[in-house]
Amino acid sequence: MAAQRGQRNGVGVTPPAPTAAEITTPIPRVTEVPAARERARAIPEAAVARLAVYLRVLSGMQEHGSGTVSSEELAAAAGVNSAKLRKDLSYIGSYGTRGVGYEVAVLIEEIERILGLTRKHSVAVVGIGNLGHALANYGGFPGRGFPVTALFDVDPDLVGVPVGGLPVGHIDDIARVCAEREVSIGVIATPPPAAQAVCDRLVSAGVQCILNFAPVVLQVPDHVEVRKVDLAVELQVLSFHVARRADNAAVLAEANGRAANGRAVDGMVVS
Amino acid sequence: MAAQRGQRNGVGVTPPAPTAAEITTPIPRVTEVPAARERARAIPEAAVARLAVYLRVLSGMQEHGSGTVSSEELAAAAGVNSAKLRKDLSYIGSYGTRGVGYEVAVLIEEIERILGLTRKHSVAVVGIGNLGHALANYGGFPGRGFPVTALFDVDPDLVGVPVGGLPVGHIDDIARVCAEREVSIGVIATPPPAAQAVCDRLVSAGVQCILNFAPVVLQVPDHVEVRKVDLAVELQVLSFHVARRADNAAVLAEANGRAANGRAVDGMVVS
DNA sequence: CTGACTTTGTGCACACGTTCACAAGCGGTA
DNA sequence: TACCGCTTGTGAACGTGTGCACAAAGTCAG
Repeated sequence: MAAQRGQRNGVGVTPPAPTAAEITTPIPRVTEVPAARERARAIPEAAVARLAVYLRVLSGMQEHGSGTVSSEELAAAAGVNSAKLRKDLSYIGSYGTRGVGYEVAVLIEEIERILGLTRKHSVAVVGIGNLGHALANYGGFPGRGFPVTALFDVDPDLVGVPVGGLPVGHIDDIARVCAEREVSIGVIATPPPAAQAVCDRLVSAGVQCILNFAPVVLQVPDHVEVRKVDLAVELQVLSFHVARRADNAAVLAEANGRAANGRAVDGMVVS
Repeated sequence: MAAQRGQRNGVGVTPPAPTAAEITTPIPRVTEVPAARERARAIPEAAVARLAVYLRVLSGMQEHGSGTVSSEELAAAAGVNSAKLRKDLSYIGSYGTRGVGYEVAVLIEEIERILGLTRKHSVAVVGIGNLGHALANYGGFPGRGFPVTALFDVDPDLVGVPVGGLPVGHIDDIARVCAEREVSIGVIATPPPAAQAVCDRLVSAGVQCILNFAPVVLQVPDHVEVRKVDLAVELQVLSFHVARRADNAAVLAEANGRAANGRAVDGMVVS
């Protein structure tokens, strides 16, 4: 991350003495050449996702007029514990003031920089069914720096029809249109059977990041990043918790009913 | 998990000699009462999500006519490595045959049982905007045992209008309707400001599992399970990867250009 | 029945992520 | 200036999840 910082914030932001932190982190990996890559990768995926959450909470605070926050406050608002929050923030640098807290504006700027939100990322949505419609009309995307600049479908009846103010293009034009409009993120909202083919087209059109809503495991080359949102899986995980809860209730009830004294359940299982 | 199995598969399926596996797992936890709970919880969240994926792949294989799969095949189709797959399956029991593989039908049955899919889970969707419409019309839910049985919105113009064959109810009726229709999963697709209030209503209506699409951190009591799907976060994580890639390319290019011999980049950073 | 071959199930080591606890550092106050 | 209280930043312990590698256990051929 030191390398990143060195690359881009040449002016402004008062670079705050990058001293001890740098030395301690990736040195143990001795005699390894791609140390520069290590550094950029040094921020855990889970932390990245949380940074996005912090960013939204901070935006809300800024609109509300807060100038500074403590890790405790911010953590509460984001639904995590404060130690984790501080560690997450430490991955991107030391922008807090001890005894005071963090300046909201500074944090927002830094998180946006790390997440690459200083530049806009054009989004293409492929598959204009129910979900595709919803995505095309969703205000949260352009509002956060992700303008939807292209829509595609196979259905000839849909091609040319404007959805969310943007005419639907035909799937065969993916390569050309994506190149023209510099699409950097492709969203797949097609039926499952079409997903892999669409994915291949996006990849060969140069799109390197894909958000996949189709319940399919996509095969992509190494340099392409895929994130999957699977509604059925989410529901099934919830279903598991319902079942677990029911089972626990049953087991506990049985245990209580059977013998009120000590570890009866344990004994039962072992025998 | 032994307790679970004991509870419900009394008939059929030829219970395959639960011997050594049982003994090795939770014994180290000495003299602890809630061992029964431990067992049900013993299956990691990450594994549960993957089980849902395996289930879908298996369903596809069954339709395709496959009778058995090896861990290698199934793992490839699900996009994980075979060791992880076997470990995941071992959490639910030993249903494979060494030297042969797993019987597709058996695995499907067992995974469905563990995920609690033997019983239907009614779903209520709150917030019939773009996304709510899409969810109400989404065929993947009822097809997988999650019938959408109630829709709600605040907008009086929407109340009574049928969406996806189901009339929209008013938010004030959540408690009554959810109880009537035995809703076990609530889906929140409202604008952010309304989400917490809707959540509170669902909880007080007895709903214990919530799938939240609103970009808000919900506050719920301990016994309620929340899963969050946040499209903005997904995009921002992708954006981070775009930025990281760009940075790496820049750093590596610089490193190569500056000095072809050894760790020039490291030196630069430390000094 | 034996032996060769295949694939599962899992002990073990490792890596990653989370949490704790505390020194370091800053602002305010006397 | 010296002290005090507060909050950050982070080493270190811990727990969880992942991947390897192999023994156990089955099938099949001869």
